Amino acid sequence: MKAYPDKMSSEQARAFQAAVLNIVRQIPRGRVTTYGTIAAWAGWPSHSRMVGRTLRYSPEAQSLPCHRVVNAAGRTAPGWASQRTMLEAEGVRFLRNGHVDMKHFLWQPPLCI
DNA sequence: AGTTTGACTGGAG
DNA sequence: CCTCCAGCCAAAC
Repeated sequence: MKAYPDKMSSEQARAFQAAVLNIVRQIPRGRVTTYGTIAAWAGWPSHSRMVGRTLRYSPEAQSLPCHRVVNAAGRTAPGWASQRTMLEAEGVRFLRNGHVDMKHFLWQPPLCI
């Protein structure tokens, strides 16, 4: 019995990345979710940074609505100015501090599939 | 094999 | 509200 998760094998990493992409695919238009939420749903709660890497570097991510992923504070990705424009175009509103209004637009995947 | 690098996070100041 | 920091962890050096 393992008290805590082992480090990811390369096979687990592939599965994780596939899971991340599938979750991103399900984010509804006009809503956002966070890196940490996606990591947890993919089964590796401490791997939020890997979610970011997957979306940034995985070729498949390009055809997904990855602009709907923001950090836990509602901040958009560094160096991706058009992310905010794309979100606003589908109705997501931002607060005066430049963060997404998470209270109204955060989406959480369903508990049971 | 050791170090650095992030599309991260939560907490402290 | 902001910046800084420690902890995080696979990947790239």
